[in-house]
Amino acid sequence: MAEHTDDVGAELRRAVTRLASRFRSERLEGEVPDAALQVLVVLEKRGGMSLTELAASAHVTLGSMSQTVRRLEALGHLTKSRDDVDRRRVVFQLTAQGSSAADASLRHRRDWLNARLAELTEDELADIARAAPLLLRLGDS
Amino acid sequence: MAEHTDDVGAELRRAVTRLASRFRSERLEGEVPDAALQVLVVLEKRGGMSLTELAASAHVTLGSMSQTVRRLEALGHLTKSRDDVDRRRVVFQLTAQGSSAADASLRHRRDWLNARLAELTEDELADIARAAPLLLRLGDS
DNA sequence: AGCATTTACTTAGTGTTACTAAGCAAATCG
DNA sequence: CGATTTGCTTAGTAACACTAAGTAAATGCT
Repeated sequence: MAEHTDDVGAELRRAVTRLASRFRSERLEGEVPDAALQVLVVLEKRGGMSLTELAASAHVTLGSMSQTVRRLEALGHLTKSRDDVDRRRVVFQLTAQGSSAADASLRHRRDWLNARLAELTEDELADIARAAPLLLRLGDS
Repeated sequence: MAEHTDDVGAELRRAVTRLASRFRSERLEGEVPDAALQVLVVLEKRGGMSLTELAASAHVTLGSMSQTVRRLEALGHLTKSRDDVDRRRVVFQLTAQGSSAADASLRHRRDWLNARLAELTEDELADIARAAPLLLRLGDS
């Protein structure tokens, strides 16, 4: 069993690292990078969010997230405002431009991945469908 | 089916991105980063390699790999020499220090991942074992 | 009310890594 | 022999992650 877990673990690490890198290399000219896109996506889903909330959702430090949103703001993809109730707090919100940039990027990424997944058999696809939530659990551990 | 692939794709992307980031955050003080470690690992497995070979195996440009190996050389983890047959070619080889650094790092990473995997059920582990090679295939597509 | 402490955020420095462009050296080809 | 190709290096750039240091605002305690 320990031997078996070893092999699975090594292969899993290799596969995940490689696939994550592959996702990144599919980025088109003009598209925002992954971390920035994830910010846009989560803002689209949840509306206005504070820096602390964004950093927590991305599992990065406040400093890192501050830099990311600064770049997105400079691109006009989001706005930043002070919370009226607690002036320490800033609230970031998606702009229309940011929303459409995110949608375009997501569509392109989805199409690429779906085309890859469509090359798999039904059984293979089912294997991946079963494994994905498990991988996410590992990632959140 | 298209709807189903969509959901699987989105979840897969999220899981892979998150898990890859999680792997990175498990790096200990003094350990080389992922890309550098992969160079050490592949040199350990295959002996001396040229810059072009290393870059190809990592799916990055020559420029990127040149920088990575430069840092590793500075750390004393590998040596660089000119090929006697073709003076354009450089050959990189692992040092004893690099080998032991890689082994220590791999052991730590393996232990962490194995501990995570050990928390899964037999069925879950089997699902991941079946999915890993598929993910690798996607990553190499 | 005033001060100490905590919370929320910003910024600069640093390291890593990926890409590109420009350039040098060596080998090959016609 | 010169043109072309191959192998590599380096600098510039962007992104992003961490840390440390600092400011501002809110909270809690006396």
